[in-house]
Amino acid sequence: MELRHLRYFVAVAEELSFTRAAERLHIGQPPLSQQIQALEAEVGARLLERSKRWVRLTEAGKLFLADARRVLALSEQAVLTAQRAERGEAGELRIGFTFSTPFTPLFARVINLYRQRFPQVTLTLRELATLHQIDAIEAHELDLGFIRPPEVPIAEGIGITELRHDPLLLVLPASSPLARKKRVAISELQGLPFVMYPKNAGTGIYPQIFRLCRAAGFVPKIGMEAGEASTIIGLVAAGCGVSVLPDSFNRMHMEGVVYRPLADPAATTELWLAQRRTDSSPLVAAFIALAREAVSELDEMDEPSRAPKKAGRTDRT
Amino acid sequence: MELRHLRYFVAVAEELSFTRAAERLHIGQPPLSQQIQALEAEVGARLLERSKRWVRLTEAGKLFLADARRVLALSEQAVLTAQRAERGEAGELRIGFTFSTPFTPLFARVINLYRQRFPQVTLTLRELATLHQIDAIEAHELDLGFIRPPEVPIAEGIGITELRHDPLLLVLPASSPLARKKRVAISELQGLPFVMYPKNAGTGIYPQIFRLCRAAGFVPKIGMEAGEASTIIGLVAAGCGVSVLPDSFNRMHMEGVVYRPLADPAATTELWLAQRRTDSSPLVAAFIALAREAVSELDEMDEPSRAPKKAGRTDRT
DNA sequence: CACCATTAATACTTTAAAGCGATTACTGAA
DNA sequence: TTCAGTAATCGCTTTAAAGTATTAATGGTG
Repeated sequence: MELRHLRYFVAVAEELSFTRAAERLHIGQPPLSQQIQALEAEVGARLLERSKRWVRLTEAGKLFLADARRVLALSEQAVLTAQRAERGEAGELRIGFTFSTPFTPLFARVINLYRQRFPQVTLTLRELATLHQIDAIEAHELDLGFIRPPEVPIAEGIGITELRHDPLLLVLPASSPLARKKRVAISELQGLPFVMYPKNAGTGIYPQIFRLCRAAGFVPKIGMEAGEASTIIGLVAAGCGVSVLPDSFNRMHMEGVVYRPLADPAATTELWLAQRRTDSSPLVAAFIALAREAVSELDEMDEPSRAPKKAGRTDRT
Repeated sequence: MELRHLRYFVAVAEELSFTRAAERLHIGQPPLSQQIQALEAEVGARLLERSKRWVRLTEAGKLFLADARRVLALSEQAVLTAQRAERGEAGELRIGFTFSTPFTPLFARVINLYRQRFPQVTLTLRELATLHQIDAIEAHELDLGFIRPPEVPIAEGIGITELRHDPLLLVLPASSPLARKKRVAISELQGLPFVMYPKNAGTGIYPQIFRLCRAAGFVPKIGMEAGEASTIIGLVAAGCGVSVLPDSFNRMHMEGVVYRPLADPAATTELWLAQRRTDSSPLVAAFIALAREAVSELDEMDEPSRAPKKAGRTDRT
């Protein structure tokens, strides 16, 4: 049985005439008769009752007509859906992000924009550390990843789009003498206890702080560890020490805590968007385009005068 | 486009190899390649990504695969329906039910009554979780479904008939100190391990237990998961924890297990009958009428004095 | 009542396209 | 570098769908 049979049958059932149906289908009447006969033989049921003068649907034919119409409609729908997907308007995108990403306004903006513009695309979000994301993207378990620059060189098959370039913020108790300064040099932190993510959490910020401190000539003293940003900030408020977080966390206000920029120009963190280099999916392309759009949009809004620290959308592909 | 194209595409998508798919289809590999190319040209979308080494589905291909399967299934269904009509059978009702339904006396009663009264109607029964049933009904893969209230709002096109309103039962090891009480409050379950259906099984009872516990001020501790009621009861008997099941399971006796009602008045579960709202089939209408009949019949039998907990056959259509 | 117009089915021919076998081109692994 | 495995391409054969001509039956009309 082929769709052709169903199309022919529906035509005959609607016209209740082989001749008129054949005209509508732009074929001759004899082949139509034959095809309908073949259909009935294959279905194993008489669908049409014919005399030399008229054609009528049998009970089986009525039921089959309804089903045939549904099959045809569904098959057309399937084509349309596939075309939408081809244009990047439908499908699924699996996107990874690091723990710190949800706090960047950019992230929320991009996700929302994308949801709005491509409502037929299912977005699946998964929190994963940078290195795990890269593995998952290569294994086709993720399509895109919001990541931070890893310590190790990135795999060959992964393409990167730099999105933002944010300063690192020092998180201080308001009572600290350093809170009176506008910006703080890293060397001034010598001896202070640090509140950090656990070492094995896989976050890029832990080794980065170590590097910065070492460059300033000392080893940071780890005072406490916490697995969540809000906990870290709370511990700082409680006077347990200082911490360093990406700029995006400055929206998390808390009594007794102040944020100060670090003087060191190397004290920045980048937000990258990773993808398979060979991935030709229009969904992915559209997402990246949108992310860039959102970057420049937020850059302009942010502070057009003060020359915002942005990554300039450089591609490393 | 013909069904042949869909059959071929599904084969390739399942085998992810033209060669193997061709073998399965009993045709040569070259014509298969050609047909797939023709299909892609007609659909206007690339469905398969091929290298010389492997074949992979594109995003469009994934969506098209799902639709193609549905088209093929529906076309086969159409043939069966027509054949049944040809044999003079009045039709077919495809009815879904949740794992817990067969234990309700109501269910057995309705099915038997219907079989008796409409012997020419073929009843096809399928066990499916509530949410899957709703999808299947919308996709015309089921006509009716015995379901439990889902967490999420129910789809627009689905009509509901409330049948029963049963208490939830606590399943306890007979050795438990709680087994000495006549009824148990949910708060007394704090700290006990729960034996539950897997979270993603789609059953409504999982989130309901969570809600009840949260209302009682604690988070349930999941001790073990099992996909079958008998297994769950077995695990309870083995002392692995407690569980909560619909009242209807009290017929399943097992050594070392006792059932106790829960004190919380919110600890009830409803049995609903779902249908397509647009479904005008007289078979469906007759079934629903019969179900209501059976409800009031059982209500009277049950305990006319003690005011049985029933749903009063309210319609939410 | 005979004749005609209309309709679906049949017989046969033509044509389109599905399928086949042989081969090529490319890829990744040994 | 070679080899095995894979999808695409080419030329040809076979299948079956569509076309043409005709027939058989039916109901209406003069």
